[in-house]
Amino acid sequence: MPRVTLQTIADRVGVSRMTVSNAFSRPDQLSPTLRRRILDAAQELGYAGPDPTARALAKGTTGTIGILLTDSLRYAFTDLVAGDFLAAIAEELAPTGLSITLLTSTGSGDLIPARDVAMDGALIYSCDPTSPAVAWLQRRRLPLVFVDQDPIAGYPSVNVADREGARATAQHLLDQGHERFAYAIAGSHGPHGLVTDPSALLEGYASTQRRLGWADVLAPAGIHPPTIREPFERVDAIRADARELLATPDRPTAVLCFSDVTAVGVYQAAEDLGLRIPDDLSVTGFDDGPVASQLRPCLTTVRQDVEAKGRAAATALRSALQGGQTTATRTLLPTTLVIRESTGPAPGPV
Amino acid sequence: MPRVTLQTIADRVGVSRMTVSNAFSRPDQLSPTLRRRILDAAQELGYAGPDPTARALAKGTTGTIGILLTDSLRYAFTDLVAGDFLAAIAEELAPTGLSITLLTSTGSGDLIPARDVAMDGALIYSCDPTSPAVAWLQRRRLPLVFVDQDPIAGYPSVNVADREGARATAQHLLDQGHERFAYAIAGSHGPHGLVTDPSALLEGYASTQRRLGWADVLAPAGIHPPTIREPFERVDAIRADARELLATPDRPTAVLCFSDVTAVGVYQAAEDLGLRIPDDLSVTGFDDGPVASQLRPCLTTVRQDVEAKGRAAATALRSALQGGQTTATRTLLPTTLVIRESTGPAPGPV
DNA sequence: CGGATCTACTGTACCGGTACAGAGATGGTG
DNA sequence: CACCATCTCTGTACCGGTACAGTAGATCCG
Repeated sequence: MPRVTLQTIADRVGVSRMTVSNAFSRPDQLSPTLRRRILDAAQELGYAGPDPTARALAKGTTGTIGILLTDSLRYAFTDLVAGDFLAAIAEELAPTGLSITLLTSTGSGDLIPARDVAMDGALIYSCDPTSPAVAWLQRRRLPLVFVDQDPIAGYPSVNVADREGARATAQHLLDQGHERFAYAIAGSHGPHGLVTDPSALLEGYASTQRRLGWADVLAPAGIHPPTIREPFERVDAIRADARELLATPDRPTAVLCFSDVTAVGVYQAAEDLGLRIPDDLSVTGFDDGPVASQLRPCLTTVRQDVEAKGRAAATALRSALQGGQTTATRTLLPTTLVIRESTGPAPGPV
Repeated sequence: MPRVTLQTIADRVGVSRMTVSNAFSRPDQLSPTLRRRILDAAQELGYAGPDPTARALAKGTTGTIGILLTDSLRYAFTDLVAGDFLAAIAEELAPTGLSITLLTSTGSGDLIPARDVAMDGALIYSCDPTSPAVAWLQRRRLPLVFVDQDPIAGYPSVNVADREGARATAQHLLDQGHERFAYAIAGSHGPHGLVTDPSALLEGYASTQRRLGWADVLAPAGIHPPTIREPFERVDAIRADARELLATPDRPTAVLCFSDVTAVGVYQAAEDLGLRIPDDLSVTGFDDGPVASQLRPCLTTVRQDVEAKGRAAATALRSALQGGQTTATRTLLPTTLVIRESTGPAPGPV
């Protein structure tokens, strides 16, 4: 059975193909009665409407935008902070009817999503800016918005004040008299475990900014904390590293964590060692996601408004799609320190 | 500046358009040296490779599959069980290079994703089978796989043994001497709060199956528990409902919950009322997601292998895409009761 | 040395729509 | 009644690729 196309219907009804097209796409271009007849014939023939691909080619728009995510999509679906961000985008985009296609940086095989998937534009979320996927998207001259990345000239970007937020946590702990610190960072590429040479770290934007923020405050005080570092999802690895670090005699009294989830690993290590938070150990997180208030004691952390970030990103992309030749705007969302129960004065000498 | 197409490059190099196409898509069809010249010219002209839309039209495949989700995408990104399922799909699909487009059932405006987005096939996950979106996908004669839904003739499906799992929980509690039960269900459509007439419930597949499973065991014992019911994300509403229900003198001693997350609300209500789990109250969940083992006491629940479900769904769709006209297979994954600490013997009369 | 096979490239006909200019018919107007 | 505007509908030329059947020349082979 040959496929049903506009022509099939046109022949059946005895009109031109163009008129059938109009019946579906521009109802005001033909009389209601004829349109009715055409639609009925289409119904009868089992026509599902103009083929999206053909339409996309002819019109030049697909009705789809891409979201380029770091490595695995697992992160997008599993991390609650990323999830909230993506959910906000989806909700902001819903009224426009645009759909979302998830793109991975790593094109396995000869299919490279960033190069081979049809889309009208893309959001690039916390990716390695030198990745081939990003290059492909740029090459295609698609409207792009960069989120949680170093802004790139000519493209709109959305960021949060990571560095400022990180400074606030460090300052808060310094004010409480802490002198022995540690950093706990999540990051996929580069060395893992206890890292002594910070220059060896190959980090994403957020990691870098937050670490810089901590250092802004601590370095002037002559403090250069050791760093533990594991992949995002490896809370257990953070736990093990932290346990090792906290078992030393001159252990840190304050651990600055890259995220709330990272802090979970440190909490566990503290529990393993019988250290009380915040009496023996102060811990800070970042993001103020759901876990921050679920942890006991509640986590002192830096709040960023992920929903707002998502909405801003979606809005920026939408206006870029409309050819809004307004100069690429750079959005910077504020962060605020949320002091809860996981931080306190440095423990006095025993 | 006119757009760079195959023709642009063909003119530049002095070959036919077809040869340029071959240079990109069928390298074995031309001499390496000419191919090199063509690729160089393309590079120089800033050509990003064959236009995905045009290619899709000509080849008849898009390299994208859709996933149709209930209402909001928020659920997909926020619920950990759904997230694990989707992540497994993504990982199973990654080697094939297929990308994932997220589709909402509710087409707002005149753009209906299920009708207007180009794709090679779709996964339908826990949707209302009568929704227009499902009808559109069928109309388009796309390869489809139904997951967590009533199987539809002619289409492959993947399900878990919801009903059997639910039976196991009810039986487990019955064996422990419980006589006063309650159900706690999550569901978006239909009545909320305390529901007395179970026939009034407009439920999804999973809700229905699980409730039927409970009833399979309890009804023969003459037990017809009251039901509380709130939307998926409204843990707070479950908490409020449960508190009300558990405050009555002849309160239930066992609450059967639709999911682990629903159980969280019941845990909170118990804490609010000073009821101890499992001494005063037994609670069961469903899914055995991350929260089940995070809750204190650890939750007795029904384990389903969401990862396996995701892999099975992806595999089924992939084989459907390859025109595998093998009769539509119906996959049923097992569930197992995981007894932890949230269930115990019925409290004796005080 | 004639014919078969291969390699490297080309020409044409699609894929299934939409844009846009125009052609009749219709109707209102001065 | 001539004239112009409006309403419907049509024809053609794309959109940017790919499939497939050639063709011309080089190579092989007995």
